[in-house]
Amino acid sequence: MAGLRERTRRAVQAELAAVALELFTERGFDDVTVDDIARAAGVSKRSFFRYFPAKEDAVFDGVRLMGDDIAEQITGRPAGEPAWECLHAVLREWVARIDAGSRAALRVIESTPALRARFQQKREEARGRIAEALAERTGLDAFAVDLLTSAAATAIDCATREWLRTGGAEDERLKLVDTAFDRLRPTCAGS
Amino acid sequence: MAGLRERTRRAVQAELAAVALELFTERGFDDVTVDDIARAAGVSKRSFFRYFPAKEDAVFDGVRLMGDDIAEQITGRPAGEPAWECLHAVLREWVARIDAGSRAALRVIESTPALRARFQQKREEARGRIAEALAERTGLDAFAVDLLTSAAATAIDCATREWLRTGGAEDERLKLVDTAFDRLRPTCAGS
DNA sequence: GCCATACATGTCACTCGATGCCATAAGCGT
DNA sequence: ACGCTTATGGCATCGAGTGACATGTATGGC
Repeated sequence: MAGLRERTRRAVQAELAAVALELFTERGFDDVTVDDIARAAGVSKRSFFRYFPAKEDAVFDGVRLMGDDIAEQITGRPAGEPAWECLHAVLREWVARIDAGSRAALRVIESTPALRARFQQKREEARGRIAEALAERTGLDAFAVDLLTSAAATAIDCATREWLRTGGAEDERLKLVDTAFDRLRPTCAGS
Repeated sequence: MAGLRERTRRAVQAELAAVALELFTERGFDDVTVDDIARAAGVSKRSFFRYFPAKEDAVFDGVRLMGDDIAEQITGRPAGEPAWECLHAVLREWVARIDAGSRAALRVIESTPALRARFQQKREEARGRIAEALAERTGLDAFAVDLLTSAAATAIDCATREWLRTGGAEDERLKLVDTAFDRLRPTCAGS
């Protein structure tokens, strides 16, 4: 079972992330020091760094770990499904499930260049894992799954940006994702 | 004409960037302090930051400013050319012209996560400017040029990764770029 | 050539993120 | 209750980055 140790650790970590997110939302990422967060949560600055390797990671704690989650769903899709439809279906559902907690974190990330950069980087790692899962499922070569997963990521990005440009109505979002996936479908192999 | 002031400034900046690149290549980005660079170039740490806003920027100085350069070439393409072919032609040529100086800088960037993240970010800004130029030239809407330029960036990325995976022979590179552009061509609008 | 001005540089001091070390307190299994 | 692991706080330190101040040096007007 989950020992007390592990549970309290999780609780403190979540508390720190929550406090941090609140302060970041209020004053902006750069205008909040680690000391501020630690004091507000009732621990020392030193302890903060025992829960998060860096200040930035307190923000990413609130965002779903996309990689393994999605890779797992990929492997669970119906056998005959073409790769592009598979990615479309899984990612479409993933977009549909962005909870309110993640929303606040994403807003902070969006408004801080340094965080945006790191976020992209983490997403790129996730894409790598997804590409692996897709390769295993479909038997396509590395180049093909790279093209497919990269195109899928691009589709989500473009859809999101267009969504923001056009106001951001909730029911428009999935339609834009569908449109982007439709227009960006890679040709030839495994389509 | 270019005053003496401006010229010496440029010279010192280039010298700092060169010294920095050398040290980074030798010992890795993280194992070189700004003090090291400054001393090696014969200036104070404070002066280093008068030439570069951050340590990272000493690396990016060696890489061509892609944005405006490419955007300019976009606007100079033959009038009737479809958007995708236009991007393909301009970026193909850009890939072909990566000089040896940039090569060293790119290697340092590639081997340092923090630099990779910032590099992606700068490239995203460049993509924005290119998208603007493309919109002006073709009259396409923001969503369409976003899809096109993002897909083009994806094509370059995938081609580069495949190129690295398969050994990195110089004459293979452009062929992979062509293949990636071929497979990732967005459908419908302005193709 | 002389002088006032703008600009470049160096030094010092400081903030903040991040890490190592050590002493201490709290939990854990036996 | 006894050792053992683990969490914590405090302290010192490093490195990136910034602000303030003083000094030197090129520039432009006379």
